[in-house]
Amino acid sequence: MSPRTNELLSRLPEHEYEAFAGQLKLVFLRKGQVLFHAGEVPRQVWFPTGAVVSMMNDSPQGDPLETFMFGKSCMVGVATVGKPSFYRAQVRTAGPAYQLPVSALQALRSQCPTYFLHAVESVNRMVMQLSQALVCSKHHPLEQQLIRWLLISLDRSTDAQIQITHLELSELLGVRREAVTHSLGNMVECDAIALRRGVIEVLDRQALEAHACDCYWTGQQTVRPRLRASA
Amino acid sequence: MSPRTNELLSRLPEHEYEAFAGQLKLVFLRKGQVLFHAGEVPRQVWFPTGAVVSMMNDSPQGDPLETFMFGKSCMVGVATVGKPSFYRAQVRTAGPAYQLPVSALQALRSQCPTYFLHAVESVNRMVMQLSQALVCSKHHPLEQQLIRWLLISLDRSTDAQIQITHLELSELLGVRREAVTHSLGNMVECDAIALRRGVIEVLDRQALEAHACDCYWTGQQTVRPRLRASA
DNA sequence: GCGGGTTTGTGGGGTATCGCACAGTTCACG
DNA sequence: CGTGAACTGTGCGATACCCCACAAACCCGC
Repeated sequence: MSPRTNELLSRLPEHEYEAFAGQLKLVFLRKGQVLFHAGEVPRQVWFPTGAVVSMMNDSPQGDPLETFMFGKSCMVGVATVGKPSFYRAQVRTAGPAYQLPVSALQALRSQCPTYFLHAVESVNRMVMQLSQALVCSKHHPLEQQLIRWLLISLDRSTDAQIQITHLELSELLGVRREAVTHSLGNMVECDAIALRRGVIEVLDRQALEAHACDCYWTGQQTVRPRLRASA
Repeated sequence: MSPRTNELLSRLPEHEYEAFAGQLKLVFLRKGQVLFHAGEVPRQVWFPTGAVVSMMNDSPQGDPLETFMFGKSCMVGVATVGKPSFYRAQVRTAGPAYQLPVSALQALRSQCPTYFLHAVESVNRMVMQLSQALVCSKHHPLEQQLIRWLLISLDRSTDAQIQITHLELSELLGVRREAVTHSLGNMVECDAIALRRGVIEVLDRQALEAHACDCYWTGQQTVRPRLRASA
């Protein structure tokens, strides 16, 4: 899988891409692998092409929560170089990614203005998504939060099969496992998804989109498809 | 109040500050004033010195929520120039701020590397605080979320008197008004705060800090004071 | 000083959620 | 193919929360 499967890299002009290409190293990320812990200063950044990496925040009392998902449209790593990370980067879906030392990224700063422009934009999208997640978790029923998670998960990934158990998912979202089971059950009834042990398969993305709250579209690069007027 | 009351401006080397100073315009922000709506492309940025500005996200169904508070350590405005804002910037606490056209800010880019370095750091702190807010709202009781809000509010402001009604506060946090009344009542019993109509006065900041969850310190520039061992 | 409207404090009844428990199912591994 | 652990589906009582209502307190303007 070419580095250009990653959208940040794919949108670079040729000469900037060349500057990156030589130094990228292909690695395969395993499920559960921790790229860096909270408090550590990351030495590398990652451009996922197939892998999905969670941004995990834990309060010291435990209770980790997934606050963001990095995927093929993102770079996993640091905005501010040399500072300890406040989150743990943990692989959610195994897959390939391209690795680059932070020092190399710094060295590219002057030659690659387009890249750093896109990087700022992607941090901006991150802020959008985080704040909308707050709105969603406060005001919207679990079902819509789940749909939002599923859709984002699809966007980040390359596959309609999502490898996750209800328990894991409930912990990521900070809700009860039984509630997740129940909500997913509803979606199965609508033939929107199919369930197997440890796997959620999305069968009908459009059906999910139709039931999603607008929170999903905030922070997306596309806008919500117009629905046909209901009268 | 000098522009340097704003911490972003105060930490600039002299020659960079000079570049800003001439173009800053002092304005007084009134409570409730909307600096820009969601969807608008902001023309100005603001450096609050006394004012506090809320980042308000609303789902189209209504239900606005405060997802961030801008104050004397922040710049209110845009990370990505020319793009419509996804949030509404609304004045929470009236006070002075310095205004700068976005175009002027852009023009300063090349001369003021330190400034833009600090700007990236402050966006980073924003991401930290947003994600920790998610954790807090999922796992911690309302009382701690309130404490967190009060402490952040103090940090952003210059005054221990916070002008807000229980109803407003409940809407910002997305919780019930009665619950806010109740929790604040508890804090009064501990002599941590005093209540007047439409005003919350913080009497004992340390007492609040002692009861705060660690979420508050994530995204702060200081760390939690060590507590004396309890045995 | 005196309305009048807003804010605050408090109660109660209905309901959704939580926490737990357990049975059925599926998959991994031997 | 068999066994066991993990995962999924379901039920139930207890709890906490939500919504509504209302009274008391307060403050602003006149």
